[in-house]
This record gives sequence, structure tokens and C-alpha cells, in this order.
Amino acid sequence: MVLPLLQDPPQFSRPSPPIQTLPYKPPKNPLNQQSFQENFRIICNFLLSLTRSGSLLKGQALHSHIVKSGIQIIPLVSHHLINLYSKLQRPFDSQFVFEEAPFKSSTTWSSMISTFAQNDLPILALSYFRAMLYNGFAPDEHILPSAVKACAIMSRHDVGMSMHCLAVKNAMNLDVYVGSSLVDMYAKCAELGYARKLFDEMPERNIVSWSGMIYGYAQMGEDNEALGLFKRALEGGLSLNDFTFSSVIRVCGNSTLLELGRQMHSLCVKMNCDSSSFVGSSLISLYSKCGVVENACQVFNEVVDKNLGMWNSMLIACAQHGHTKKVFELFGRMKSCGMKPNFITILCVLYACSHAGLVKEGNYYFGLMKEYGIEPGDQHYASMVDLLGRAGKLGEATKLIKEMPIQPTESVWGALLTGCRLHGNTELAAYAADRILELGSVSSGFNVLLSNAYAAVGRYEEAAKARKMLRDRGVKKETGLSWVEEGNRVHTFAAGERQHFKSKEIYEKLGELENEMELAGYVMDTSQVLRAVGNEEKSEAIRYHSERLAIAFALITFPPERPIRIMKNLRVCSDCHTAIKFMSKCTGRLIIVRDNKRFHHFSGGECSCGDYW
DNA sequence: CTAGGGTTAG
Repeated sequence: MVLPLLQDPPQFSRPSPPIQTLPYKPPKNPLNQQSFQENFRIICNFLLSLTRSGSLLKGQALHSHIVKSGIQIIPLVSHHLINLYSKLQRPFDSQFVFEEAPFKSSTTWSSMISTFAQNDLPILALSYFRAMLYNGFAPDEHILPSAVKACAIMSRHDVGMSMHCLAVKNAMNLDVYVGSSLVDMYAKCAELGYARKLFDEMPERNIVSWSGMIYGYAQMGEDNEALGLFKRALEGGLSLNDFTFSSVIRVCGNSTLLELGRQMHSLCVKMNCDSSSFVGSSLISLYSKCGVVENACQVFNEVVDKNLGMWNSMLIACAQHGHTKKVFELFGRMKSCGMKPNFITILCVLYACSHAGLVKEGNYYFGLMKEYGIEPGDQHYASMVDLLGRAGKLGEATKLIKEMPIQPTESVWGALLTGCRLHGNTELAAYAADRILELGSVSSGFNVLLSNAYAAVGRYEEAAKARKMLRDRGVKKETGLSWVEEGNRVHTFAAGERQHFKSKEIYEKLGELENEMELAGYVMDTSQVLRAVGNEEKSEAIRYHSERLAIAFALITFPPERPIRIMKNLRVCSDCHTAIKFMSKCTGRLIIVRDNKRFHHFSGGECSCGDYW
């Protein structure tokens, strides 16, 4: 059978980096072929222990010792050497061992293919897989999962499917390892239908199969399916592990289900999964997204073995909640812990700078990327342009875009456009809009921005065109919604609605509160209401914005000391922002509002964003 | 003696 691989028949001429020569101490009893044959089990066990402890130097020493003794390596030993280098993330050293091995068993092939798959070299993994077939080795249930994994890395479900065929032909599709790897591959390639079909047909399923399926649903935003499967796995008495929890906690975070998330956290503790930094990262993100940054910090402090994901999620949490100083402090601590930032780390820091208007710091961290060998991507540029644009430095922002070594994307020009709108530079806004149009396709979020930009400079025809694009695509303006979790459910509100069973009390409470606020000095600002309506209507529209309804609901239902956490899908309008400040002052409550970009902590008449948002 | 899952941004 011919596999649709991405490369021609494998070439073994890829240069292997030489094994580092170490100070070679001849052993007291020189190793010869006979003693090697007799003692290979001891050697294997020794290699295994070196692999477990990650001792690169000792492993290399033994390797070069064997090489220098001129002994023919037997497959089992080469297999262990390949594994040693694989675990130490030196796949080309593994390849060297493989190529030098005079005898290759299917185990040797297997470890080589899995080495490439584990070290993110999917094309090499598949080339070797094919070479193995050419060399007359039948694929077995140990090798196939690695080959499938390589397909998953490349997001090639077509290639993966040919592996699936191979499994069926060779009667391996019922094997739980093969099945799980295929489920995972289909899930990663967004082919949930295939994944689920296979999953349902598997005669034997273990936690890996379940986790893969749950991960797939979580990835596609099918939260209910993911949670349902998790529940079934839990009820089925499977021993859930940190892999499962990291996916399912992510689901809670994405839907801001704080109470359910807390229950998941408890389960993690119960099942001893709470020390994993993968679970920790999802927990931090969950608590942060739900507005409980204190709990996020707690998780961060409790997990001892912090990986990069942990640091990044903590940085994001602090940035989202406006703890800018803490972001810089954490970044410094990362360095002293020997943790190397990646592109996400930098994005987090830039995000923090942008939300606090810290241009100098932003420039510093942007420059730092070079030092860490991180190539600035379009998102980094977009972030910088956003920072400069918001701070009113439109000239510098434009200069940065002009000097970009890569093609500026829609998000880069969009950031400039936002800055122009904030600072009333209509000319530059129209220029940026032209550049976005030049890129060809405009994503739906940008049409309104473009239309407004053209209208502002009097180019009405283009403004209308931009709006028409939106209509043609059938995109409706997103309805502003606010929601709040109470008891076992989420209460959602739209502006001016009266569907909620406590509507009467909510509107009464708002009226009452408004009087108190006015006494404290609140004056309604209707200038931001765009629709051409009378003043009376304007104040009606603003008075019952969804976040106000949600807050009023919380005020009449929550116990007095409980912080009020509101989620909103759109930006908070400036009048509501002012109003909520007064609300926090008049009621003495802590009110936390998450809009589509960030968090606002209102307390005692002040907001954590410092009115820069 | 060998094999299959994950986190973090927007």
C-alpha cells in the first residue's frame, strides 16, 4: 500500500551531529564482544536507570565507550541508547545510534519512530515508518501509535486515516493503544465525528481514550459534550488523572463556570492531581477568567513544580486584573528561576503594559525578545501598536509598522485604527482602513471599525460598502449580554429586558440606587449613545444596560459580604463605568466586571483600571 | 524491553 506521505523515500544521509567525546577512561576490565554479549542485560538496566535520572553525560560516556571498543551493538542496547537520547531531547543523537546499529529489530525501528514523534519531527517519523515497511517489518501495535501521533502533530487526518486503514487491515484497530492514538489524532484534526465513531466502537477504553475525546470536545468549544463525557467517565469509576482534569477545567474556564470549576478543583485535590502544573495552569486561568485572582495566586503558590505554562497563565491573570507591577515582578522571578520566556510570555507582558499605558516598559520588553531569541510575530507588533496608539503616540506606532520585517496583518492595522479613533486622527484612521482593505478579506469584527473610519473623513460610499459587507455575510451585531452566577445557575440579562423572575425587584432596586448615586454626585452622561433618539429615550437605554440589571440582581440576592462578579460580552460603556464606581461607593460592595477585554475591580468609588481602558 | 492525552494568549 502506498502511504500519501509528504516526502520522497527516506534518505539516510541527514548529517548526524557527532557524539561529544568525553574524557575517556579505559575501564579496568576492557569490554569485548564476549563480555558484552554476556553482560548486555546489566548494560541495559544501567542505560535504563540513566534514562530515568536524565544523566546525559554518563550515557554519552557509556555510548562512546561501546563505540570505541569496536563492539557490534545488539538491537536491545541500541534501543535503550535511542531512548536515552530521545528523553534528553536529542533526537539526532538517537538517529546516529540507529544508523550505526548493524542489526535492527522491530523494537529498534519502534523506538526510532517514537523518538521522532516525541521530539516534534513528524515528517522524519513518517519517513522512517515507511522505510521500516520497505525493509520488510510489519507494523505492530507498538509502532502504529507513534506514526499516528506524527499525523496528529501535522494535523493531517488524511494521512492519519491511512494509518487507520492499516490498523484495520492488520487487525490492530481493536487495540486500546492504537484506538486511543487514533481518537486523539482525529480530535486534534477537528474531525470530532470520526473520533467519536471510533471511540464508541472501541471494545476497550481506558482513561487515555476518554481524555482524548474530552479534549476534542473542549477544543471545539462543545462544552456540554465535554462535561457530559467527563461525568460519564467519573461515574464509570475510571481513575481520572491530571490529563483529564486539565481539559475539563479549561471548559469551566471558557464558560466562566466558577462554581463547577471549584468542584473540579476539589476533585483534583481528592484524586491527587492538584500538584500537576498542567492542571495548575488551567486552574489559574479558570479563577482569573472568573474574576477570582486571589485563588489564582493561591494555586500558583501551591504548585511546587512550575512549568512555563504555569508562569504564563499567572502573568496573564495579573495582566487581566490590572496588577501590572506584579506582572513585572513575576517576569523577574521567572528569570531567577531559570525559566526561559516564550512568545506567549512576551505577549502577556505587552498586554499588561498596553492596559496600563506604560510605553517605556513596553518598548523595553519588546526589545528584550531579541535577547531571548524570540522572533517577534504579528501579534507582538499588534500589541505594540495598540500600546503606542492608545497612549496617543500614533506617529511612533506608524513608524513601527513601516519598519516591520514581516507583512503587517489585519490585527496590526486594526490596532492602529483603534488608536486613531481614541485620539481623533481621522486621516490616519482612513489610511489604516485602506491598508486593511488591501489585504483582501476583512474579518467580520473589522467592518464596523472600517465603516466608521471612512464616514469620519466623508468617504461615505466606502463607509456604506464596508457596512454592506457585514450585511452580506449575515453578521448581526452581537447583543450585549451580562451574566452572573448564583446558586446552581447562570442568570443572563440583556439591556432593558424584563424576562427575569425577579425583574420587578431588580428595577426597584435600580431606581432606589440611582437616587443614592445622584446624592453622591453621579450625573448621567448620554453622549455615548449613538442612536438618534430623544434625550428621554437615551437615558432610558443607558439606565437599564445589561450590567446594571445583573448588578442589581446580585445586590438583592447575594449576602452582603460576597463580591459581585459580572461577566459581559461587550465593552462597558463609559457611563456605566462611572455609574458602577458610584454603586460600589454607595453600597460598600466589591463589584468585579469582566468585559470583552479585561477586568474592572470597583471598590469604594474607584476602579482598578484607573479609567484607562 | 517497546506505545497513546494535557496547560498558558486572542
